[in-house]
This record gives sequence, C-alpha cells and structure tokens, in this order.
Amino acid sequence: MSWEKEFKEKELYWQKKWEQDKIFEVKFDPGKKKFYCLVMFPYPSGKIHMGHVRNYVIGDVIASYWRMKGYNVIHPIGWDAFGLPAENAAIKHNIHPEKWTKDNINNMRSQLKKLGISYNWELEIATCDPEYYKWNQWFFIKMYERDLVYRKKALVNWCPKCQTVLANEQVQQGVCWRCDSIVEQKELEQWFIRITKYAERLLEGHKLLEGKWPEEVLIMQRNWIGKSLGSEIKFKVVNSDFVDLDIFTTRADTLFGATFLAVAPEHNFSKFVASKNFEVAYYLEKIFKKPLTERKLAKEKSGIFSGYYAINPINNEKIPIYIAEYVLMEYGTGAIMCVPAHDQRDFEFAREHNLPIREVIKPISGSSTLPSFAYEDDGVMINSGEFSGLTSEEGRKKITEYLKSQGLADFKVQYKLKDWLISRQRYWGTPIPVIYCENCGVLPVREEDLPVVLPKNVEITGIGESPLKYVEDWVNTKCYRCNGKAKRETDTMDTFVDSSWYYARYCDPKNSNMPFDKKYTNYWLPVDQYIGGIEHACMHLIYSRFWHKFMYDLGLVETEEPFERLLTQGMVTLGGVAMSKSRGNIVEPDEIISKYGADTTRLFILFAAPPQKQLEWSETGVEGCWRFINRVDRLIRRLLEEKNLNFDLDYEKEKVKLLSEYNKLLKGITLDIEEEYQFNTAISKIMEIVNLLYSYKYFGDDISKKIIKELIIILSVFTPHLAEELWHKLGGSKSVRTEMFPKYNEELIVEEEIEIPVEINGKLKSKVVVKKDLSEDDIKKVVLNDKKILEILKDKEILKWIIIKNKLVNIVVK
RNA sequence: GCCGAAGUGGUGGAAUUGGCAGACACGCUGGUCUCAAAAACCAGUCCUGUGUGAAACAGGGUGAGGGUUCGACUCCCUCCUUCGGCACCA
Repeated sequence: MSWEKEFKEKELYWQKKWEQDKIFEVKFDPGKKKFYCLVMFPYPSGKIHMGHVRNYVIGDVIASYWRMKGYNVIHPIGWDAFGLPAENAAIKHNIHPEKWTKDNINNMRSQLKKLGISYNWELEIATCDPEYYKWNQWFFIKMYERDLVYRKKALVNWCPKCQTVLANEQVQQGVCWRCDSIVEQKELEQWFIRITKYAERLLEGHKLLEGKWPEEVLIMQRNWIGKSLGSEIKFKVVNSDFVDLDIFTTRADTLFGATFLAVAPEHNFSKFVASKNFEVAYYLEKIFKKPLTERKLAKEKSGIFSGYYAINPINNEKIPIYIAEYVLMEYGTGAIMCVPAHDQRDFEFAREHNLPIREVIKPISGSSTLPSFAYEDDGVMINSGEFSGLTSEEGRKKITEYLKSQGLADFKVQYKLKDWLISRQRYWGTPIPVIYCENCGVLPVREEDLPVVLPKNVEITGIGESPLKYVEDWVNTKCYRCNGKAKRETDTMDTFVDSSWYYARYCDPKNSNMPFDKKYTNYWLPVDQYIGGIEHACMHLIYSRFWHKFMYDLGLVETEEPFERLLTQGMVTLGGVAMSKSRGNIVEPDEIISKYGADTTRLFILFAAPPQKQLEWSETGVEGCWRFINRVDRLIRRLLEEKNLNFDLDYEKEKVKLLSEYNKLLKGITLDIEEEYQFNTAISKIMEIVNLLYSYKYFGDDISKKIIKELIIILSVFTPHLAEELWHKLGGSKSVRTEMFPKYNEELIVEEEIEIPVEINGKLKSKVVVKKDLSEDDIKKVVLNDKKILEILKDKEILKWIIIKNKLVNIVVK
C-alpha cells in the first residue's frame, strides 16, 4: 500500500479512536477556567465548501490550543437548519423540506468529521428541531409581554401570477424567479421586534468590544445603527385641518435658510392633500407604482407642490410645502425642512423647481462652494437675525433651546436602525406563536401550549399564499380564553431569530423546561472566541447582540455582550474571485481530502494566508504542504534509526545554540497563536524548527529528542492526525491532543554574541559581532576596528554616532 | 458620494511596530542519486551595472510624488489603483 493511502487510512483510524475515547467530551467543571470557542454554524445547503473548511479549521486550532493550555474548552457545532433553500428544493425536486434538510445535515456531518476537528458532537443542535424552536417562540412571548414585539403593515414583494409573497432573493431584476412576472409591492400586517429600543445599548456595548473585535466591524455596526443628534421642529400648516408638520434636522443652525418643506409620498400629509387635489393624487399613484428599490436609486429630484404653506417658527416666514420622492418615510418624521444653500439635495430640488436659495452659513476660513454647490460644512451664521454671528454648533443649540421655550421644538436623537421585521410568509421556519380569536383578538400562545409545532403534511408548490394557510386542521384552533373559534398565525420567523441565541443553547442543549439552565451558561458564557465571515457584521452580529441583551434583561445571562473576541476570516478564492457555482471555480473539500488527506488540507489553509485575509487556492501550495508532512515523518524515522553519536568538543555550544533557537521560535509560535491569530507565521516557525533539527549535528541526542517530542505536540494543533501517529510511534500511549502545550523558556534564549549591522549615513556597510549588552564605548571600538568601516571613514569627518544597544550602529559622516 | 481595508520578488506571504527588506513556502534553474522517472538531497534565485574560474564590489528597490527623521514597508501630506461596506438617513 502506498504511503499516501496508508496515511489517509491512519487519519480515519485516529478520528474513530478520538471519538471512541471521547477525548473532546465536554466536562462541566466550575472549578476550572473555561474557554468557549465558537464557529458560526453552517446552513445545511448540501455539502461543505472551502469557506466552511477554513472557518472550522481556524476554530479547531484555537480550541485545541487553549485546551492544551489547560483550559476547559467547549467547542460545539450545529445546524442553522431553517430557511428558504429547503423550500426551493421542495418545489424543484418534490421532496419535503425536512427530509432535504436532514439528509444534508447527515451528509455534511460526515464530511466535517473527516477533518478531524475537536468538536463536542454531543452538544449538536439543529434549529428546525421543535425542542429548539420552541424557545424561539418562548422568547417571542416574553418579548410580547414586554411590548418588544408589535404588528404593523409593511410592504412585501408580491408575484401577481403565482399569488405569492417572494423573498428578496426570489426577485431577480424586478421579476419573479419562477414565472418572470413583474413583481409588485403589497402591504401586509407583519410582526416586528422593537430592536430600536436597544439602539443606544448596542452602541454602548461597543466600548466593551474595542480592541477585541476588528475595528472594521465596529465601524460597520456604528454606521448601521446610525446615531444622529438633532432637533425636531414644528412647522404650522397655513389654512388647513392639518395642524402642524414635525420635521427632524441635524442642522437647526440653518433654519433661517429654510425656503420650503418637503414630505415623503407616504406621509399622512401627502394622503391628505391627495384626497383634495387630483394632480397630487395622480403624482402619488405614479410614484407608488415604482418598486421601492428603484425609487431609492432615482437620481432626479421629482416632486410636486402641495398647494399648502407652512410657517417657519423662527421668523414666521410663509414657505411652500412640497411632496418629494427623495424624502424617506422610514427615517425621522418623513418630513424635512429644506435649506438649499446648505444641503446638496435640497439645492438640486430648488434648482429644478425654481425655489429660492438663501445663504445663512459662511465658512470660517476659505470660501463657500456657493453658488455652484450647496455649502454643507459648519461655519458662522449670517442672515439669521439675532443668531447671526454664532458658530453652527452654538446656533444648533441656541435655536433649539429658543424654540423649545416656545414649545415648538426639542432636541432629538435619531437612529438609522429600523425595527426588525421577523414575519416571513414561508413554511420552513419557526411558527409565530400567535392566535387570532374572533372575540378576543390577537393573543400570544400560552407558554404551556408551546411548542407550536410546524405541521408536516403540507404541499409546497411556490404558488398561492403561505403553505401553512392551507393546513386547515392546524390553522383552525380554539381560543384558550373564550373557547371560541380562532386561527393561527401562518407566518414564520426570520431565520436570524434562530441564530441569535444558539450559542447559549449549546451550553444546555437538551433542556426541555427552559431555553437553558443558568447554571451552565453562567459558567460557559460569554463566548471567548467567535469565528465567522465578515458578511455577518451587521445582521447576525447585531441581532445576536440585541438578543443577548434581552436575555440579560430577563436575568438569563450575566454578561452584557455575548462574544468576547471576534475573528472574521477572509474568503477562499480561485483566480482571485470567490469560489461559486456560477463561475465554476469551485474546489471540493471532499476531493482534496481524499487526494491529500485532512492534515494537508488543514495545513495549506492555515499556511497560505493569515486568517483575516483572502486565501487564494493553489494546488501546488497544497502539494508543498504534503511534502512538509512527509519531511516531518522522515525526521522521526531518522530519529528511530539514528545511532553512533560522537560528541566533539563543540557539543556543549551546539546544544545551547539549538535550545536557544528553539525557544525563540516556540515563543514566536505562542505569540502568533495567542495574540495575533498568525497561524501562517506560526507554521513557518514550525518549519524552521524542523529545518533546525535536520541540520543539527548531534541529532538523536537527548535535547533533540525532547524538542521532537514538543514539536509533535505543537503540530497536533495544526495537523492532529500526523501528530497522533508520530506520537504513538515514539511510544506515547494517551492521545497527543490531551498533552499540555510546551512552554518556552526565556532563560534558554541565550545570545552571548550578536551580529549587529553598521550603517554609514543610514546605509548598511558592514556587520560586526559583539558581546551582548556591550557598552557603547566598547561597541565604538569594535566598529573602528572593522576594515570596511575604516576604509570608508578614511577621508570622512564623523558628525554623530547612533548606537542602539544590541541592535544597530549608524555613523553620520560628512 | 461617504466610511473602511489593502497595494512588498515570477507567486502566496514575512519584517520584533521607526532599526539588516524579502523569513517560511510555492515556482523556476543547475547539480547529486537513478537504466529512467518520481521522491529526496545540495546549490542558486529582488533588479541594474562593473567584474570574474569561482568570487567580489557598486548602485537602485516595498503603488506614485513630497515631508519628518541619523534612519521610513512602517509616521505625516497629496495622488493613483484594487477590494469590501453603506448609499437621497435631512
């Protein structure tokens, strides 16, 4: 049998052995310091891809390292099992979503096991399991009780031919993915979670994460939450039943420059006007026909005069009110004051509709961009009555305070973050636990009636309304209050709900009385290291932070934040672009593993790039890693054969040198893993250790034997199968993965003599060897004895000596 | 448009955070071994020039240009390119 084949069989052998011996089994032990290593759980799409492999291999390095540092490590895995693709598969292949999902899970589980990752499989969960989603429903009810969920009308994508709601990903360039009909917008009553109530706390929490999460992610979240400090100002509407319009602005200092108001087409004021004015009604109808996405992309500033005027509260000026497409209903109040001189959008609108542009802010230094463009920066107020002369910053405060005293304004904090729409008109998700009673109205399901189990006897065709609507014996139920007729909510929850708290469920995955027992979560949480793709920066990582804070408020968890440290890994690419089916540039993990084995695959993925960066797949690089594995194997064979050592006089010196080099490298490896996640450089240092051993003159002595033993332990973090095999070859009886990671010994890093570079005017000219910590004067003497330096200095005048001890000498000459 | 990250040999990537640029690999070239090949091993490999049997030496070089400094891949300014996020947020 070839060695490759033999090695691959060895891998399977060890995987089985680890499982049998339960060496990774989780041990709840409050007396021991813990480490929670979590990778973002996969969606069971069918088979694992290289991105998964990278994610899980990185996770395994971290989990293994801390386990071998003596921490009690929890390293769970599970399945984000609800979602649309299962329904699409059902439509396409006439297979039940549950069957499709479970088949995929079984397949992917066995694929994952081939990687030799140290998971706690006994904690495995799947979110489509009623024992799991029961608690989604439970949390929903707790939120309902605390007024954190509510129902309101919202737009959905509607295919008029299929008579069904479409998810955003089922709308392709504005048409239905199945029948190519043009997609329409339709209003439906839907459930929302009041996440905006937590906006401030989500921002506050960032303080705890600084330095532990990638700065980039924190910035993305901050922008997503989008906090603005401003003012809400009342404008009275002249001669109408509509008394006033509230507007939000961050630029109260420009109030004197407001020459008109604009309101969103969806605003009640617009509807009010449309009811009286045919032209406006026609305009709105035209606007509402356009899909929302298209409207948002429109560059021209369309709008129509409402026929009404408002009173600017600061100067009692009468200004026209427009209905304008560019005003968004979902932000602020849906109405704005328009200051064309100091806002580019208002400026463009004013130009198109011939409205006056009045300058009220002058730059403090430099010149204004007017009249070509709006001047949007802060400055000094002009043409602003008694407020003229104030800076923008003072003006915002003074004007708002003044109007506040008249009851016409107040300071206001605005967020871009919107409430979380969780209703999905889908089958394969958590049923929203609500019933609609003919007498009692909307009622949450009682806790004791949970879970509301998803019925299995459905037909999924992709046509018609939500599949659940047609399951009559499920939809029709009784009201627990009046015993009258009631219907169940047929919408299911967004799958981001499932992934918002799964990390806590892992701590107590089989609990049927509560989501989890605090006894366990208080020990295991927070997650010490979370690993996943950066694409989750804003959705998943905000939702789960919110959910955690909600659990904190319920008293279920003790920490403010769920994830202590975050590592966002880069994509795996081929030809410089992400692997994808449509591009046809996919490398199948299964094929690579069966060709080269798991260890080679792991090693390449870790070695080819630092984890945060993009990783370009390279078959030759993989082969190089396979050769390295062989090189290590040969080293151990050599050790077992080696004999007849002649210890010469230089033995002592060589030994000290080897130990010094080794400890230096080991120190580097430790720092690379622990602090920098630099697995690529950690591996390069391992390679250096191997090279060092190969060239060691007294290979086979006690020192080299000891280093080899430690080398194998270090290797077990990266290439566990190889390490286990070699460990046993050298007589190990227990698993190498349960050994302690070697500690470097600073004292053994001895460098009595150091070579330091000598520069002249900053250019490297020579090198001298000196004793460590030699005094500056003595270094000078050595340098002035150096032939090359003397030659150069012959006809030069020395201006300055720069001597950095043990590092470098630079002579400045003329 | 705004925010962010990055730009280093033929390639992936290093550089103790301001101190010897190119570690460790891949690839390539030459050699050893072999009937041959693979593997392995040894040597070379940033560019240019002078030079030679081999060597050696000089100069240049981290996207471009400027600056700070004895000294810059690293800090500051301007610009270019690539990638990511947000995008009429008042």
